[in-house]
This record gives sequence, structure tokens and C-alpha cells, in this order.
Amino acid sequence: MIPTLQTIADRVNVSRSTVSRVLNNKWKMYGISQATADKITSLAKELHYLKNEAARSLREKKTFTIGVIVRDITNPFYSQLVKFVESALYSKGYTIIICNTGYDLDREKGHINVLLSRRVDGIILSPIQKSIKNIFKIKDRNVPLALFDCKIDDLEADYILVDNEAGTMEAVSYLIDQGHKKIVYIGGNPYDSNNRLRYAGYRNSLSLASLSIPDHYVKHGNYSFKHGYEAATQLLRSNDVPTAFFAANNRIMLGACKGIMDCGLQIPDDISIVGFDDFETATMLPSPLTVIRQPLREMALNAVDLLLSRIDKANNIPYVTNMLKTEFVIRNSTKNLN
Amino acid sequence: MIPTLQTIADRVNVSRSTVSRVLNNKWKMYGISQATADKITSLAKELHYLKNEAARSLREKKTFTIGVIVRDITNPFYSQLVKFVESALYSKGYTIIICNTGYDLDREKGHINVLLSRRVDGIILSPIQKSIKNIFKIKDRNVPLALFDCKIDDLEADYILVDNEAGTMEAVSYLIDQGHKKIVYIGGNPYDSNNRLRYAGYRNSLSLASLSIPDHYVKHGNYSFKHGYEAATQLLRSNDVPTAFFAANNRIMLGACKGIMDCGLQIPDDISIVGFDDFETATMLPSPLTVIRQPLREMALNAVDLLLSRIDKANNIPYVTNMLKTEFVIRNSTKNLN
DNA sequence: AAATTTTACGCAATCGATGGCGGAACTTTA
DNA sequence: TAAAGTTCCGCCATCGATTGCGTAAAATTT
Repeated sequence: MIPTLQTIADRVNVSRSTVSRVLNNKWKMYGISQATADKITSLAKELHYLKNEAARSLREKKTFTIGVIVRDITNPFYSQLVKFVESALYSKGYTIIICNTGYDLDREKGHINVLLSRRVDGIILSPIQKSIKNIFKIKDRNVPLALFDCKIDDLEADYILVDNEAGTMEAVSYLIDQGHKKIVYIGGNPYDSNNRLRYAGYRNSLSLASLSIPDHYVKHGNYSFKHGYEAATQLLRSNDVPTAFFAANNRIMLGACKGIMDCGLQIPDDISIVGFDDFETATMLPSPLTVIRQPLREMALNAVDLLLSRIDKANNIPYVTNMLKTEFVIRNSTKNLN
Repeated sequence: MIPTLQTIADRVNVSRSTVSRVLNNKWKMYGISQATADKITSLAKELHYLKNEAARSLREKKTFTIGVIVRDITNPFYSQLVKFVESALYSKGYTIIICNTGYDLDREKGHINVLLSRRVDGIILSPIQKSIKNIFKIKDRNVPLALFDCKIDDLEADYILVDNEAGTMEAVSYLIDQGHKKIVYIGGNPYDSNNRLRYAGYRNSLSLASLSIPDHYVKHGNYSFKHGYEAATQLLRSNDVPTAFFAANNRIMLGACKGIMDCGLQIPDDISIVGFDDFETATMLPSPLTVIRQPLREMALNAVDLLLSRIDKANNIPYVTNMLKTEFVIRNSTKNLN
């Protein structure tokens, strides 16, 4: 049998209440004698008593659980996010439930239902485009929510993200400064907010330099290796070969790099590339990749802080949008054409 | 207010029991009229009623929660494991709590306590060496447990792992067949079961070929990029440069590759390398890496099945050790010296 | 010695869902 | 019309922990 408060109470000849108070370190304020307290704590240890969290949650209306919904846990961007979030929350006594949507709206919906059923204290959500309905389910319940790595129009909420537009402009302008004029944008889902903002940054930079953008230099698609690969190979085999690629995320970038290699070309000698997200492999390629790094750790801690403050101090503080700066990490994947 | 069974019961003028029975699709066996059932289901929808899982868990002594404890969630090996496990369990109505130990024994202990407190229905644990005490805590409570990617001496339990020794022998023998005689073993923690078995495989292969192993050809350490890097660079700069490396896992292998590159050498022309674990980056290097692939998806599903069968059919079935075969993926990171 | 304080706890309600047992109301049968 | 079924549902205990309120017993004061 798994011991309960009652088990201990019976053996020490006190009531459940007393045991509870002792084990929650509140015995002083309830005037319980040292002797009783000692008996209880030592018996608890002896029996390997562990509080039943389901019972505690039910009574306290607090689960010490946070739901984390990501799009693809195997993407290092998210697995690192999870690592940081888990670590930060662990030290605060919270536990995380991981939900992987795989960019599937129905799955996201299902996961949200489960999390709400479990009465999680908060949710960190990295939504897919068109998640609004799902998000409203959370808002309706007044469950603290941190939207991660996105910005949804007309939706009031807490956001944690980076300045996608500025970050992209820094990278694209860098290419332009190096003399590139034929710069291709390989993007993700055209409705995704990140993609839109990154694309906007790309356009801005080219426009500032008075460079035009032929339609076939813009390849929206999705955030996959495959898309990056196909976009790159297609362009490299076309009759208007660009001099540089901008990749909207790490998956696309890797795919593009592979495509470039498979076309028998060299980075940066034959073609330049920059892109969003830093990742380990970026440093492992023959020429390490120049990338836009997102301050993932900061973002994770930010999301946790935001959530915890809503949980602790009531959920009626004004919404904030926490837009962090990106860092442009120059390595060696671009060629200076000047 | 969040609606409960009582809320609905009051509005429909029935008892909680009736509502519960209807919402659990048991109304037919309790002879509840269609009309009542309809009223209840539609009101439940209208109010967005969601069962309180804490209450259900408490009453049913079942949480539909599985704890997954991994060493490093950012290692693609584990993030993929999590992805597969999450997906398989989601379809069965289970939810997973992720715990990242970072190879820290105390953290593992803390996480196990939390999971037991939460009365998870089962645990998938990828332990660190010397976890036995922690594991016994789980066994003492009779909580279904699947030990992943390890084998602990004298500990009866369910294991899911690959045939490390045979897998390693296949790879090392391949090197030997290609004429390599100076093969270095860069390993992980010397007490780790995987490392021991992989090392055993390495010794076996060399021994079968009557090759001796100088002490400095064996570099135990830990499963980190850093260790791989340092071991490789140190050996490459020594006066007894090997012709091939065997890396005991993906992190070490990547570190070794980086070390090789930083020494200005080429794979496979100057030095050959094979290692454990397949990973995306392996295919992205100038010469794609020859690796020993673990059937991760199978392993994950196996772990889930094992756990669920223990959960559903009682926890007294005999322990099993599920040792799967590895797959040797030949790419282009070794040179034929013959 | 009676009154007052302090010490040291216990009682019982509560959180929300579940299910065994029982029973009222209505219908059918003899 | 009384007995026997059916139909349809409610009562209440239970899971384990928490806490406001209350109080008996011991200690102290007057």
C-alpha cells in the first residue's frame, strides 16, 4: 500500500491535519509540539511517504504544471527551448508536459484540450499559423499563456519573440554590402508571422539598396529541409542563378546547403548563404555558416518569468510583447564580391 | 467559473452521477433516457465543460501520464525518442512529462520523486551510470518502468536497447577489412553500460584480427562534443597518429570531426571515422559519415508497448530485455587502405 | 482555587468525479 | 387490483490533502 497522510496519522496517533501541517512545515504556526513533529517527519521518511499531487492539486486548484506546445521537438530550436524552460521551471517546483504538434492544427487543438483538462497553471505555445481558434480556448479559460516565436494579428496576449524584421535586415544588408544583388529568399509558410516579418525585412533591405526582386527570387513554402533543398537546387539549375540565399530558418538553411553541395557548388566560393537560427551543424560545415542567432535562453527564461508572474500575481496584468534582439553571427558562408 | 459536473447537474435537474455517466458514455448501461443524455451532452458542449483530470486521477488511481526522463533533450537521439514516444502515447490518451537530467544524478533523483508524487502510470528512463538507487525507488513503488538505452548489471527490469557489442563489431570489423590497424576508440563514461559494451565490441574485433591495442588508443571520457574534439586533436598531433577513429556516440563523433577539420585534415582521405548513432548532420558533412544507426522509432514504440502492457495487464509479467539490431549505414567517411 | 492563557491538536467541510446499491415511478401481466 | 418488471435515476461514500474554526488539557496568573 502506498502510504497516505492517514497512514502516518494512525501510526502516530494524531489526525491527518496534524500530519499535513507538519509535512508542509506549518507546524510552528499551528502550535504543534516538536516531539510530535519529529515523530511524524521521521515516520514519513521511513515509509517513503510522497504527497499525492492529484489530491493536492484538486484541493488547491493549482497543479504546478506547465504545458509546452511546440511544433517540432526534434528541431534544435525547440529542443533547446524545452531544455531551458524545463530547467527554469524545475527549480521553481514546476513540471512540464510536452506536446508536439508537428504543424498539425487538430493535434494542437487536442493537446490544448488535454492541457486544460489537466488544469495546467500555464501554457507556453509556439503556435502554427491559423491557431487563433485554439488560442481562444485557452484565453476563455483565463489560463496564463505565453505565445512563443510568433505574433498574431489582432490577438492580445503575451508574446516572446525576436525582432525578425531587423534581424533579417541586418543579414541581408550585409550581403548587399558585400556586393550581392541577386539574393533569393527561401521562406517558410507564407502565412506564418515569422516568415512574413522576415520577408518584410528582406524586401526592406533590397528596397533601401534600390534592388528589384524578381518573383522567382522568392520561394515561400514551409520550414522544412526538403523545401530548402528543392528551392536551392531548382534555382541553381535555372538560367538565372543567384549569388546568395537567405534562408528563413535552420531547416531550410540546412536543406539549401545540402542542395548547394549536391549541385557540386561550394559555399561561399560559388554561392553565399545566410539564414535564421544558429545551430550546431552550422559550425560543422566545411565553411561555417553565417547566421542570425536568436537568444534562445533569454527567450525561454522570459517566457517562464512572464508565465510565473501571471500565475503568482493574478492574471490581470497588462499584456506585454517581449521582442528581443537577434545577434548576427558572422562566420564564413558569404563571399565578398566587391 | 469553471463548470463541473455539479454545474451541469443543477441546470439539467439531475444528479452528478447521471451527468458523469452520460459524459463517460455509460448511460446506456445505467438506463438513462436518450432525452436526458442529449440535454446533458449539449449543455456540456455549450459550457465547454472539461473533466477535471486531477479529480478523475484521484478517484481512479490512474493519471494517464507517463514520465520520460532523458539525459539530454537537445541530443537528437533523445529529442527524436521523445517525439516518437509522445506521438504513440498521445493516440492512447496519455500525456508525457519530460524530465531532463543533464547527466546529473541528483536531478534524476528529484525528477523521480516528482514523478512518483504525481503518481505517473509509468516511467521511461534513460539512466545515467550509477542510477541504481534512484531506480529502486521506482521499483519499490511498483511503478511500471522501461529502462531505455542501457543495461544495468544485476537489476531486473524491462530494457530496451540495441546490441551495442555486435553493432560496434560490425563497424570496427569494417574498418579492419579496409586495412586499418591503428584504430582509436573514443568513448563515453567508462562506467556507462553502452560504453562498456561498445568498447567490448571494439576489443573483440581487434582481437579477432589479432591487432593489439596500445593504451593511448583508448579514450574514455564522456559523451560530449568536447571530449570527442579533444581526444581527436590530441591524437592527431601526437607522434603515433591513428588511421581511424571509432566514436562511441553522435556527440563524440561530431566533436572528433570538428577536431579533424581543425587539424586541417580531410575525412576520409587523411583519416577515417565511424561511430554510433545516425544524425542529420552526418549527411551534411563534406563526406557523409558512416554510422551505426539505432532503430529509434522501433525502440520508442517498443518502450511504449512494454509500459502500456504492464499498466493494463498488471505489473507482474516477467521482465523482458528487448535488444534490437543496429543498422550499419555505409556512407563515405572511411578510406580503403588495401 | 478560580480565572485566564497558552499549548497542542481534532473535526469536518472541501476540491470534482466515480460507481455500487437502492428505490421511486410507471408499465405490464395475471 | 395486486404483483412483478422496467425504466430512469439519486444517495452517499470514496479518493487524499488542506484549512478554518473550535476546544480539551495543561500552564500560568490573580
